Amino acid sequence: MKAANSKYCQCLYFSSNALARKIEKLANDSWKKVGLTPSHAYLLMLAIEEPGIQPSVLVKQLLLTPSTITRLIEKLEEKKLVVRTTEGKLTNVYPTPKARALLPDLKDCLNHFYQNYSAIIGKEESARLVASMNRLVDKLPT
Amino acid sequence: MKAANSKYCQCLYFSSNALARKIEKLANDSWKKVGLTPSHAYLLMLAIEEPGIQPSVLVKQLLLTPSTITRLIEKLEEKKLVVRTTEGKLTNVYPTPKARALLPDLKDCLNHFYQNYSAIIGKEESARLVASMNRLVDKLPT
DNA sequence: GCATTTTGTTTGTATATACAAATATCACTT
DNA sequence: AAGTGATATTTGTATATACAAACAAAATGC
Repeated sequence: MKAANSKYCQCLYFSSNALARKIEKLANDSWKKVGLTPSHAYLLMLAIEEPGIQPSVLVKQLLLTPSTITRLIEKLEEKKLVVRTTEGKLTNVYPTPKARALLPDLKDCLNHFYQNYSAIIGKEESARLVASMNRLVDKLPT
Repeated sequence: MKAANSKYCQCLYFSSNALARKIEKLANDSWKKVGLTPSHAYLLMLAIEEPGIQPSVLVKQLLLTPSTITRLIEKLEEKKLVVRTTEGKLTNVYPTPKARALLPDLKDCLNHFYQNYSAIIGKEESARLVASMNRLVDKLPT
């Protein structure tokens, strides 16, 4: 059924969740090549760009909760893509050489994903939509 | 951090998920009064409006997978808000009197949620955003 | 300098959702 | 009428995320 025909299509909860689920599926496909979920991949790319990045910074960048960030890092550690060091109450996350070697593939996935959804909905419309969604995210309480 | 400052703020995956998570939180608050999550509440309202509604119809209305619909119904059954009857391969979902008695409260929650986010982002902007999100949902593959 | 509060991170637990497979029923074709 | 494919639903399992609490370390106030 088209969202426009759903009983609750005018509800922001319904629309935003339906959209996020569909986009997530699309993104999962794009990142399947590197065997990561989009969230793991984004976190990893941040760690590669800024080695030693701290969970608290990742929380702010990815707009996820601290516990979720910890869980994401754990999984990347299992996959030998990052290592964690602790000094005092702070933790630093460093990419491994394996992760650095993966960077081109990660960028390919990002690009593939972008090309994919751009082809479906158009670059202008998606850019506009992303902009209004971000504006809304910023207005909503944390 | 503002979404606009995040490294991946221009990515549809990031924006749509961040938005959905924040909206979900807002919605959870609104529906806390009836002790249901928004998904359960929407399903229940559909069952009240159309007694005997089948899971396959709920799948199309809510844009969720069949297994998720089954799980949502199970929980509503535990809470004695719906009953399921099976004839052949079809299942019918009926609201209980308890659910019918709850309907005004459900509508209050829906309204509370709407007022809540409208106050934050404005009725026009939210309406526009919902419209473009729905358009996108319809364009994306199932 | 000690007590209290704040901050950063992790852990235990819960939940919503999905995928894949199982199951059961129905429809259709010959 | 029997077999085959399609459809509806459920079940087993996995996963991403969150909340609340625990914990450790740092900062602050007196």
